[in-house]
Amino acid sequence: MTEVQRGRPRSESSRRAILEAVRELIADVGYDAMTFEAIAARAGASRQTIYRWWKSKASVVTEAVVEGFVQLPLVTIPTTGSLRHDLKEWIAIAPGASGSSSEDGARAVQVIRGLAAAASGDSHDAELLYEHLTGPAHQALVARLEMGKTAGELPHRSDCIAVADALLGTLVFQILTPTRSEERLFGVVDALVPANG
Amino acid sequence: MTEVQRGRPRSESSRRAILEAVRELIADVGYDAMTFEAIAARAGASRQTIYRWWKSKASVVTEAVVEGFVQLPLVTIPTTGSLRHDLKEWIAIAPGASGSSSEDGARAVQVIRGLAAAASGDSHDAELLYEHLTGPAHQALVARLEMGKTAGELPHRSDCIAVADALLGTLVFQILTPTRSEERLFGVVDALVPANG
DNA sequence: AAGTTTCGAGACATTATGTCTCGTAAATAA
DNA sequence: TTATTTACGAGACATAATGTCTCGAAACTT
Repeated sequence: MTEVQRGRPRSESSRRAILEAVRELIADVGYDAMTFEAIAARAGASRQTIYRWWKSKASVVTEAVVEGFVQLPLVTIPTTGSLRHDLKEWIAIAPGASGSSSEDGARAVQVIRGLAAAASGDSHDAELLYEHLTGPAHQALVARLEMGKTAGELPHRSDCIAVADALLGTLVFQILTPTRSEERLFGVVDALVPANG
Repeated sequence: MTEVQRGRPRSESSRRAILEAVRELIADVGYDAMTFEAIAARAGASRQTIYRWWKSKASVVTEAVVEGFVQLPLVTIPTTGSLRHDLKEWIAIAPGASGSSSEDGARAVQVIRGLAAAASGDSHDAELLYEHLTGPAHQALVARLEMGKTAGELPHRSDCIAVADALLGTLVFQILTPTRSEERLFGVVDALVPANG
């Protein structure tokens, strides 16, 4: 199956340096301004080396995400209070929220928008991107919702996956949108999680 | 206030031709491939004429949207059956749904992704874009939800705006995402609209 | 030692951007 | 009418990024 490699092997340090450069640049200058030249320059690599292993900017970004160089701070959901309260805490912590540091928040928002831009091109990359980025957050949400269901805060017939879809979808949409409003997101939580239980 | 114009007035036909070209190109080739040169060529105008009146590609696209040259087919919501049923019909008709023509659907999806890309740049353009694109759809949703509330299909304490936020946000997120699944969107409807009423 | 493949560096043609000039067209002002 | 002012299409121009190519050196296999 796997042919024995002949000749000089691929440089792992160069590969790592390129993915590191992507991680830094997508936060510093954004996706559009992150050119192949800029990546190569920051990584101390040659442009040709990038072209040799990746076919597009989106594919480099995708690998940086899949390899864990780029991550989103969405996976941590509190379990300290009621389901409603914890979900609202989660929203307040989310990138772009007025509560979080405007510095980090703005960078995270730029990353998310950049990843959305990368995903809008190739559909294969898009699948991997969303799987590795929103996947963990989605799983964490489902887990927290199941906890709430066990505690009787959610009807036992509720579809936790659907509720997680709605929460995550609305949140990301509002991050991509300039109309980000915590209050309206709180309203979505209230609409999805009954007051009585 | 308004000074009397001296010299040759701005050509309205040229302006319209440019916005028409944007409408065609954003569906034909997408946002990225829609260059200033391509717009000028299709509009039969000079590149300089575009640069004279718009400062960026996003601003041309924004004006095309604001002036109604580019529209989304999301505003029509059936009122023929139950609230749940009608909302699912609406989702099935939405762009990118497997039910709609794959030809038109793919074009509409490309338009939406292009507009998201345009909005990711300037925040002022983004505000106008989302206001004119999702605004009407949002209003139509709220209206349909209010109808359902009157009919007792929605608790009278429900926040129709929040429910509309969740529905539209989830839908657009799934359009931007390769994981578009009607079934999961139907689950979101079920989670937001109680079975009993 | 010979052969193979990658490396960084950079040349090269192509394409899009944004600014500029040119001659012409269409309006107002004298 | 004539001069002035502004917009127009066309295209030149410098800049920047893309993607392909070549080069000599490095690293590994046989």
